[in-house]
Amino acid sequence: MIDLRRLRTEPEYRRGIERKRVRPGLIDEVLEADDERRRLQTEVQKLRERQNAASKRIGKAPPDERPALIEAAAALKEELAALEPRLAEAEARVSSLVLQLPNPADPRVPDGGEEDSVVLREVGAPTPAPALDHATFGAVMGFVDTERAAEISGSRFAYLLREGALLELALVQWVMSRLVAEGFTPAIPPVLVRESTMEEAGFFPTDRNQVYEVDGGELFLVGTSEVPLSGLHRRETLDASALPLRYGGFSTCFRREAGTYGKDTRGIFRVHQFDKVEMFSYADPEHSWDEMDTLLAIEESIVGGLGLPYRIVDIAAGDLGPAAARKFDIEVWLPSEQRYRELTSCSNYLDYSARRLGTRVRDDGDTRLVHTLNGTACAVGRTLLFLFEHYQQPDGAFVVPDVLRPYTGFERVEPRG
RNA sequence: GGAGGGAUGACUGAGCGGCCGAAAGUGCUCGCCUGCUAAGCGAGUAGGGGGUGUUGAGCCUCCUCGAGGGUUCAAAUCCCUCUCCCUCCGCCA
Repeated sequence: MIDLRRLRTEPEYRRGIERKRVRPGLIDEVLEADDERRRLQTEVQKLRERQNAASKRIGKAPPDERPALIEAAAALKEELAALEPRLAEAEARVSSLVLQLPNPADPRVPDGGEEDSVVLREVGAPTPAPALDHATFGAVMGFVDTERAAEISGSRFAYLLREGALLELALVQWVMSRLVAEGFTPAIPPVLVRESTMEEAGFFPTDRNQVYEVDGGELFLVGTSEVPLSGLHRRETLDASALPLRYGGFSTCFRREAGTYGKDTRGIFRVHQFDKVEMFSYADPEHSWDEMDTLLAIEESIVGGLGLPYRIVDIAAGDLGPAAARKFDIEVWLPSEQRYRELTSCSNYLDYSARRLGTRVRDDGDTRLVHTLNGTACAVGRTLLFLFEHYQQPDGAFVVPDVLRPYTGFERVEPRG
């Protein structure tokens, strides 16, 4: 949720929202509704002030004077009762409108949409296409079975089998141990959450159609462990000395992928269910941009540690999503497609999420909203598929990346099929 | 699933419908005292919104005692719903 006060007073703040391509007029609607709300609020508060004073007087008055005072106070009560519903209405209007406003883009963020994102740097060089693309290779080697998964669950599901399953576990182990070494608290959160949790995490109402509903709408399957991790300190005031507070969450992620018919239908590039290790940081507002650099550096060291060629993209304002003030994606070279595809993503939400969650920092008696950040440490399935192409040998074998060998127990899988 | 008990400030823990945003203690901050430390003495110490002012001094006010409704001139205190926690019974990993 945005800061209404800043929206009223800072042109730069408003500009950042406009750059996200919100519906023209929405900002003015919000401001008008907010004016109305504050006007009514002042009125109601003045009435309450009089009523509070009247009630106090009754308490102190001798019994014989009370009936007259009570009658007068009752009149005030009626006046209030007439006005309060109007205030409630105005408040409801403001909050439903304000939830539609995205977090302003940071001034450094490039203007425009998807095509306008800026490549910050490239590491490693593009490679030629392998004999088999990731989907074919995974199937031939028996690492992935999407056909049988389709029979029992539908399209966009997969079995990971044999070394494919072991590679997944190895990746998780390796990445988690990296995070622990960096001071992250390892976390395996619930993947079913309440509606209110989805709202506070900022995924509802915007992304509701991407989420699976369970138990008659009581619970929802998370699309990322960011959701339960962001709720971990709701309504809490953290001590500034404890920041940054970093969590490395491992969970299965569930996504409906509505509106992606026909896109990325091969293999496990885009599936309804996958496992992911996610980094989530609570940072001091003063240092959250440094924290973002830290998260990005960790992501790079993981992708780089696997020997994958990649580039870093500074996502343009129109493509940031509602919550991020700035976002860097790491795109990895996918040889079979001869182009870079997104593997990880790292965002600074500033106080946008914390405002709704009520998570604050206390620093010398001063309390402020924390900043929250998240970054993908490892989207396991998608990482595997990049490995299938980059570690496929000319003879059709698969070689395990060095860093994973301590966790797999094997170094090479001979050709099959 | 059945039966009870509970939720109060950073923490522990009082609280008769009005004198309670809230006793007391702990912790923390400042000051005094004191070779050092500890102890002692004094003072201060919740959050959020709005207005005004300044620009991060202040002043006024509203809201908040798990959440949301209700009763009342007045609710931490009474009633209802929900959430969570604890104990017991049953059931099941």
